[in-house]
Amino acid sequence: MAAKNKNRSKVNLSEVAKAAGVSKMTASRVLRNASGFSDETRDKVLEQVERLGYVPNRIAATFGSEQTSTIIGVCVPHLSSSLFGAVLDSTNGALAKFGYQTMIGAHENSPETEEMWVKNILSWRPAGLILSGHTHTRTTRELIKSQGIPVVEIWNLNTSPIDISVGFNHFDCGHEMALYILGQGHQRIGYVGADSAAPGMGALRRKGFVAALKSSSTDLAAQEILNDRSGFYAGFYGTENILNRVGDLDAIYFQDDAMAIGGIFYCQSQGMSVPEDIGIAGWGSMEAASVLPQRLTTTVVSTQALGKTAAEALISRVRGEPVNDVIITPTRLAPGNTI
Amino acid sequence: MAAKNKNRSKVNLSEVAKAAGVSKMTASRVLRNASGFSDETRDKVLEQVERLGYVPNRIAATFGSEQTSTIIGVCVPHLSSSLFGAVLDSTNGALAKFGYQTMIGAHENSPETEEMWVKNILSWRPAGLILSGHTHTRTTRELIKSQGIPVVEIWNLNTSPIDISVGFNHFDCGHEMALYILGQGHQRIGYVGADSAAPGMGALRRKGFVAALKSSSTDLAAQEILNDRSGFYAGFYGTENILNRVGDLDAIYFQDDAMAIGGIFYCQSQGMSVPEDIGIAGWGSMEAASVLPQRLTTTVVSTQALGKTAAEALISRVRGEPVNDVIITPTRLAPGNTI
DNA sequence: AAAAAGCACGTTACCGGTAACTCAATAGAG
DNA sequence: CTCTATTGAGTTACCGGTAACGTGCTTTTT
Repeated sequence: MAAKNKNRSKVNLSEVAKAAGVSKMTASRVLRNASGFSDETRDKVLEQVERLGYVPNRIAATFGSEQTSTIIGVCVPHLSSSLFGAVLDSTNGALAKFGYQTMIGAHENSPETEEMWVKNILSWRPAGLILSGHTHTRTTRELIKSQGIPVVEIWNLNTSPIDISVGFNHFDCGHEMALYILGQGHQRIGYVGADSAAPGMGALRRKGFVAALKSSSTDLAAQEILNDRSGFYAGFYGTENILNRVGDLDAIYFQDDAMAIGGIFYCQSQGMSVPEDIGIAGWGSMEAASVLPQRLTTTVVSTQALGKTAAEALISRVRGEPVNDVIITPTRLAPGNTI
Repeated sequence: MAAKNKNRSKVNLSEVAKAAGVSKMTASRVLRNASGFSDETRDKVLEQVERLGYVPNRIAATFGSEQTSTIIGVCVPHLSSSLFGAVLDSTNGALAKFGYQTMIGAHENSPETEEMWVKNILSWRPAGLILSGHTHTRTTRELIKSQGIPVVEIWNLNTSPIDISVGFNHFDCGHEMALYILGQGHQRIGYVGADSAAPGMGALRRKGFVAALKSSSTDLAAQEILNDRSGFYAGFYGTENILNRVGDLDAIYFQDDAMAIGGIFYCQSQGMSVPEDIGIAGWGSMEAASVLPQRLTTTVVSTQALGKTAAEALISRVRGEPVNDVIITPTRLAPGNTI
């Protein structure tokens, strides 16, 4: 019973095979459920596996035949993020269901950090990668291409992906919302965002938004893009900033729901009522919005669907099955009563 | 230029070594920065690494000498959770800094799911594991012990951990909050929680809360524990339920801040004012609380500190350095104006 | 100046599986 | 009844590193 660490269950396939009275190869076949063994043999092997407490060694298996790697690398901006947390959860769930292991990374919106992660992860000989966004360094692209490894870029719609892209059409989201806000009679419209260091995340929605305004001969009256992570507080603070600069806004489009909710609270704290004094719209269907006294006008998205679709597309590619290179995850403008 | 997948950069250490005019072993030493080579030799090797685009193979390295494994398995209830997302983020960050790779899992509060994950992850011969909670199946414990692998159990304080425990003292959090609420003059106090299928998560706070009430000759007036994931909406809905059953509560202790915020919104929707009509307290210092018009009375915790501490303790153990078996992550009751 | 120690490498032997091949026994086809 | 698949195995070679040890050569010690 001595807790001899030396004794680290070193039972391997050979010992299992010997105990079962078969060859190592036959035991291997049984455990992989490959064909070429009788029911009787299978029972003998599995009995010994159980008795000896054999724990398979996937490191050795992957080493021995690299094409059987079941490691998938997934890199997102942050692991603590309601949007990407949900992506990660559904991605990991879908991958696990197919027998793949997820190795994670957080690039914190820095392509250089992502590059370091990619270098690292490639040394694990993964079967595939999932990256977020399509802002990568040249080295990152070259590394991935030179390894000839399947990659899914998620989050943004990307019409010329490295390999596969699964994303939202952020431009259209912004475009649609602008037309909606204009249609509700607003004229002096501002934009509040964050992550200014990370032009990828909300920037396309802002672009679509501005473009739609332009097409209706309206300009963005003001914008405030914080050099900070998105969140409730960033929305609160950003709204304070923009309204102090430009007092006569009658609507604000926020980078996402978290910021929009922060904005609503700022307005309330100043005695402004929404939507009478100012209209507010977000993006992303955050759970918090469901408990607000008002229904937030936002774009409903399914980050779960995104993650699951990305995982499934990657697995199909890994298996050599046909896959669409560009997959759009649907979004829907959900009118509430904050505009 | 044909995208021959066959051509998957198969340059290995031998080729690098040959190109540099040294032996494989010398090249290996250079790349691991082990001693036993001259500056001149190092430059020659690194030059060829660069020129040939050599990508190290950690699968082979781990296979060749298992004690150099740099895989750490981390299993939490959900990847999409503001509390555990932050834990994961800080854990992963700390591990990455020391050159370890995180393999994740989500057990969804099911010990059986955790067991499946453990079986799987052990086949990757990780250097260590981080589990959340201390509700594990017998098989899980046996597997871990038989592998003699370092393990850190996080989240709950655990005085007899499998190996190392890093956690909050949830019992004391609840105990302290009860005394505080009583001290503010409340008498008819309820509790609203969720995850009823997962007795581990909030149950200890509830126990401490009830124990403190008892010691002041007060009983919990009512409780509502939803069979659902914690969140804003669960708090909203749970509050509706408990107040419909027991109308005269003058304070509610919630499992966490997300639920407390949901509760505040429910009260507002019913025209009740907080804290005049009903007092509300939460746990966990959620960011959303910072934008509420009122400061939520809650227990401030640092999930970042928890994750970082856990990662560092695990690495110390892996390296054979001395570590405390039980580490308490501090918490602090932060009075607001919702009680 | 001889012995001991240090340094910069090279050699050898694995680690634990799996692909590819071989082979004997049996079943089915003609 | 012979000849050809099929089935259920075993054999061999190899994946790409690293630990442990061996070997000259140079430096230091006494």
